[in-house]
Amino acid sequence: MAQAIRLRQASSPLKASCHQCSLSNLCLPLAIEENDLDSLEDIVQQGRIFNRGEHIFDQSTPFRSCFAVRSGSVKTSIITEGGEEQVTGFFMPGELIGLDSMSSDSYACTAKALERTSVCEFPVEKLEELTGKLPDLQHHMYHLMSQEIQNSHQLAMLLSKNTAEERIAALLLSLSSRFQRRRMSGTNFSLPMARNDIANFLGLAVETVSRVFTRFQNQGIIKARGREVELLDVEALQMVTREFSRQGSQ
Amino acid sequence: MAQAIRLRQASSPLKASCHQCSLSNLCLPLAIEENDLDSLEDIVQQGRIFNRGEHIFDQSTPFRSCFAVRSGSVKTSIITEGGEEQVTGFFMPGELIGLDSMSSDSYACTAKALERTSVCEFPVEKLEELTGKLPDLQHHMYHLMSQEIQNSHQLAMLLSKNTAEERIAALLLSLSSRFQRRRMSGTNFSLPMARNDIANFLGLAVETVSRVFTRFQNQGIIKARGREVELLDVEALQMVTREFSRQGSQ
DNA sequence: CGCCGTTTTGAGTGCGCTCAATGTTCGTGG
DNA sequence: CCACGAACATTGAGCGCACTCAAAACGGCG
Repeated sequence: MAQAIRLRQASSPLKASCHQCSLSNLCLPLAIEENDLDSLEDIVQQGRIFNRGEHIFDQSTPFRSCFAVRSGSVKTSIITEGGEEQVTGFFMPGELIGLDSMSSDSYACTAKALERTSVCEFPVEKLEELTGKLPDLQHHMYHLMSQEIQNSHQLAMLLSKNTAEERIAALLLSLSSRFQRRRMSGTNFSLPMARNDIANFLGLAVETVSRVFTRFQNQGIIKARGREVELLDVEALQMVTREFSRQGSQ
Repeated sequence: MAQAIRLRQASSPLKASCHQCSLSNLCLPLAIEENDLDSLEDIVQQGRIFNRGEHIFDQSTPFRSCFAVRSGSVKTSIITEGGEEQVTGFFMPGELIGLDSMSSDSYACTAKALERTSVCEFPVEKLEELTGKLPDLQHHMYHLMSQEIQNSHQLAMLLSKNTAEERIAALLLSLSSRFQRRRMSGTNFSLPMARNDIANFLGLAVETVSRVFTRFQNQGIIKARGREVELLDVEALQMVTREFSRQGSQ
């Protein structure tokens, strides 16, 4: 069924729309010459839709494609032998999923839509073939993968050295800047993920996340009701994230 | 001075030695056809030596090259604004350093030799050029970077969910398998890094690392005197790392 | 309305941190 | 060759942050 949809869209006028995509300054087209965009569009399968909770791909199934988020949001997680889940990332529109799977024949994690989500699919074989021909695209892939390593190192750092408040402040600021990049409000947004996912991602208990949210609220730093969040004092949040480094340097 | 050495070696018989390198099954040559090895050797600068404590590159200096460890070992770390250090990885012979810097113009971390260390240097411009021509090499680069992302995710997982004992057991087993890969003893080796580095890497206090080492020793799982380590009961160590998942699944 | 999943709030405990002191290893110079 | 100091490692005592366990409040949906 998904195939049928894909085929129909591949031959529809929708196909060649990286040109008009509002995310082309974040996504793969970023580094590409105008006239090379067509070759990228030839390999991409656009506009696949997933409902909340649906899996875009599953850990340990054959690795075929990377996916760029067009709208909505995605959570990636690893399931351990013991059945425990570890959330490895949240992906917003313009961001590329699946880079951690390029070292094996099967997906290294599971990607699940947090809300109604549209993605573009890049079959990895064709993508590799294309990056071999377009040095700028290859460079961009290296760039993205390297960025992913850095992000993960940042996360490891957050997890190993920072308090619950610092971790949550950092996440809120990260989300804020990612919303802003899309020309959306950086101070007033709706969290796509549940408290549980935040807790898992940040290595905390759900209860701790909840407590920190209310603490921030009592301090007048944020206003939160459910998933609706308003950052009232961004500077204060930044202070929180740097609190640790301050103590360390004194 | 380093340049002079490099130049001399580049024109010496030492130059073309990826062929004979005992690590070629771990390093970049891995995925390359025999006759393509020459092009790789054309760009690599082999045999640069660093003494214990010397920096191979420094965070925030211009990013020029990736480095493969030939012998010895390397520690990479990030220095935060506050001056705090976060160890992001340990690199053993055959492993590639600098992949996390390919998204920017400057190194994302500092690489320091933990002992007398020899590295091969791959200027990134030439490397990118070459991977554009050799699909297998490009694939291998994707593979390595993806692996690096996965490693970092593993680390994040360890840091967010596991106890001190589990983290240290995991590190010991990781080192063990990496020694074994080089046909060295997997049960009897010498730690290249100080307790301090282990603690920092694993998000623990030095004292905790020390305590866990003695605890393991009292349990007869390992024998440790200073940096000399002997794994007496590998299965027990594996049990420790899985302990968490077990509880989770029950 | 009543149910279920999610979020919040409360009470008590424990792991790993901090602070402090002692022990060990190693390089350096007397 | 040994004495000395600096860096590294170990051990102990006490404390605090975040976890666990438990229960109540909220919100969405049939």
